Amino acid sequence: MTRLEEERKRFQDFLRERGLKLTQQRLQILERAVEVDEHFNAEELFELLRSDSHRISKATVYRTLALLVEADLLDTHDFERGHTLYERAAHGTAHHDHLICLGCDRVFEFHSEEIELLQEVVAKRFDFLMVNHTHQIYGVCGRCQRQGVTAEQATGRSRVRSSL
Amino acid sequence: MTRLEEERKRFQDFLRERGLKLTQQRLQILERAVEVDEHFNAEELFELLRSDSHRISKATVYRTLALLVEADLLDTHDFERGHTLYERAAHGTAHHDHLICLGCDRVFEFHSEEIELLQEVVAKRFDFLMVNHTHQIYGVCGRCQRQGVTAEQATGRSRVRSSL
DNA sequence: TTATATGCAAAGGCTTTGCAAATGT
DNA sequence: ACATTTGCAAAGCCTTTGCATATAA
Repeated sequence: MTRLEEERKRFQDFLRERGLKLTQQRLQILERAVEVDEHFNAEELFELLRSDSHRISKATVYRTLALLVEADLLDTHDFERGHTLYERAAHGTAHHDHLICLGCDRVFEFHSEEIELLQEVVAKRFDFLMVNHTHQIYGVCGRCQRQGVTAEQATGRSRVRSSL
Repeated sequence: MTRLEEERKRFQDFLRERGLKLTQQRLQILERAVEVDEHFNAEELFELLRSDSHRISKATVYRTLALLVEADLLDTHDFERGHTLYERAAHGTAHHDHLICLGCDRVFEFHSEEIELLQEVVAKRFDFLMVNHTHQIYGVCGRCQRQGVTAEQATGRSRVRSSL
């Protein structure tokens, strides 16, 4: 079974379980969302669907994205101010976090097993049952550094403001 | 010099440097913002100021919060969907990250020097110049666990959706 | 005096919602 | 047949902005 087939099945099962319907729109949205291989927002997905000449309303896109997140087929992030970003959920695949370049807005994925473990240690120290986490490192990528972007310039563009 | 005096001075210097004015409103907003010892949003600060019978418009609160962030007197976070949270900046104090309880919404601060160092390692691996970062661990606090809140229930309430 | 700030209300950007018509089961 | 969905436009929410008036320097 290909990954897409698995995702389609997962969505079907999810909908059936809840007595919801598998509509054309929902299927088209799932397939397009899962095909994008970077982060996207609702508006972008809506445009992609239109350019595929699918006539789906923005409201339906929003409603379906929420379902896909509930079905664990998409993850959400809030890197950019003002709107939610989505990405295909990584089933079985290792969890990853993000490095975000303040110069060019590119997003890179990283995974550090040591950090993952240390988070468990922190949770234990606080008597917390860890459910999930988000971890973003903001900075300047190599390319932008070479193009002369400095940390100071970048700091001004960071949407996060926290003393390090 | 008390902490508040330092903050007042920092704000004054910041404004002077930029040729901006130290108005009554700005001073009142600074003093109230810095006095709250948890995270707050613009609306909450606005209400606090009103209850102090200060007549300050919401627009001025937003405008001044932006200045306070620029002056490094406040940090911003985006734990909650839909609005920005502010907190007094930790000058000199160690940087901290957050544990957020999905049961009761309380926010706890943690600091892990090991994680801080590992982030540098990650940044280096990607040829990144790290500017800052955010790191939130979502879970169920001890108190909520004892009151029967399970990870599953909590997952449904998480505003972050990322496979671990 | 004069550039900057304030307050108000209106506008913005993203997302959600109410409702009649359409559709999956 | 019937409950669920869709599309549309309107409304919601947080935040920003334009403009006339007020105020700090």
